[in-house]
Amino acid sequence: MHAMQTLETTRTIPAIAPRQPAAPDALDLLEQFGTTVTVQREREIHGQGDATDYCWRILSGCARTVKLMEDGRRQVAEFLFSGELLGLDDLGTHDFAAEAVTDVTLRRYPRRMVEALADSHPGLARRLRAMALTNLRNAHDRMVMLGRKTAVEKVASFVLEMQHRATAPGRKMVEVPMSRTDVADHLGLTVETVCRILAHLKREGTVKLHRTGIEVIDCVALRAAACDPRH
Amino acid sequence: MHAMQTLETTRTIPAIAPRQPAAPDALDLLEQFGTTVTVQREREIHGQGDATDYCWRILSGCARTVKLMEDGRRQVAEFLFSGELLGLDDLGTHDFAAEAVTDVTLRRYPRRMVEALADSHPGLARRLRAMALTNLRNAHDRMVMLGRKTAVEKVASFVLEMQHRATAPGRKMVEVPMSRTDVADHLGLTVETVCRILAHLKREGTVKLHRTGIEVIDCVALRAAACDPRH
DNA sequence: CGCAGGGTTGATAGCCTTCAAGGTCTGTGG
DNA sequence: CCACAGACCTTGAAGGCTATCAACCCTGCG
Repeated sequence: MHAMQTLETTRTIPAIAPRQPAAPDALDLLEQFGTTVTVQREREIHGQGDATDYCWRILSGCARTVKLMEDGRRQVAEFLFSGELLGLDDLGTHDFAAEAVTDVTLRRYPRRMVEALADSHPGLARRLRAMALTNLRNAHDRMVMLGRKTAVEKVASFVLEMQHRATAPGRKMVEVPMSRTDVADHLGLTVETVCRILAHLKREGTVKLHRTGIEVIDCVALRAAACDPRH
Repeated sequence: MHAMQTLETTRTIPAIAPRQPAAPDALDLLEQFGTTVTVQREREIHGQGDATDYCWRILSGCARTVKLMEDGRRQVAEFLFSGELLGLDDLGTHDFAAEAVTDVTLRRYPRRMVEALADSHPGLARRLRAMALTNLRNAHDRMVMLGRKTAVEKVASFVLEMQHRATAPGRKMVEVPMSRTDVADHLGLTVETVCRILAHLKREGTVKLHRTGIEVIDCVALRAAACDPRH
């Protein structure tokens, strides 16, 4: 039931942990308690039902959070990219698994330390609450997508979302590191449907498909297909 | 764009606000700043896009949170019952509307006060974070339901959830105050499909349908139909 | 070269929606 | 009290969207 934690740990001395000269942030309080770890692609970061002993910040790569039904049906709740946080979304035990989509490097923080710091630093507590609420807002948007959008709208929305979140700076192509199966399980569709719709968007001249990603040719058409005013 | 707040306010003097002799709770800190308001059925509690000036605790009745797409498609994110909190789920502006399903009485708290108290009371901050995370967990469960369950599984899951949340103590019948349309928009189905599946469950002898609710006859069969180990 | 895994495309089936019509309940007014 | 209107609920028939099943392609790798 409980999955092993298959981490290749690269311990760094906490006191001299590398600190990016980024904008000051309540989260920086955590930095000194962080450890850098790497997880190979398709390996688990944490399992469904694991104790919430740690949380993580993604330094590079792409991860996914996954819920499995007993008969094997799968739902990918979200994809996570560089800079995003993981594992704060829960109490006691994680109610979903987190897995590496690509090789991933993570900064890992002991959960107990997070709670302790939050109690003495209202700013951090507010920041953590805000993140939970942001996640909740995203979850609501996903509910609309899963419950009320057609397959074409789902796929178009997904491409647009990836365009905003995972386009390398200065490049036109949208990075799509995850498999078609992952996309399908994220959108509540089958692999075949995702393929067919991407092929359809390609025939229409809306996108071009490459092995490592998707190039958006006609952004207006894509937005129209997505039926999503947000992007 | 911004909807009117159609509240019939019944102001009570904050200092002598009625305090239930319930278990001590970090939320009790808020009580002295609360105001009791009532909202008639089908009226708005807050609109999509409204500023998050208040949050509410439901004292009686049933409410729903709703997201609308521009073409009118609707998603009911969740139903809320007596004792549950509403309006903490957001930052700056609400990203969904909240409406009264039945006549509702609410205890309303100024949002600014909540934030201020949270900063000085770590216990309350923790409580608020925990609630956000509980909501997030529920949202994830809903994603699995919307994305990966069949219509029968969705309806059966819904009945089971209502059984756990909205059965009057000592009574066998599950209260279902919301319309079939609401249920359909919650489950990502059409009204007709919801009706047909309830009729199907009735023919199988799994439930009995009444005007004000649903009576669960064969709980085992319902659980099997729901494909949901949680209930 | 053969193999394995993911991706793509085609044919068919089925679930759910759409469209349509009738039924039931509730509140209102004569 | 009864008739009526309107909203909601229910049921039926037909169609469309997406899943399922199957085959083939492509790429990377031993």
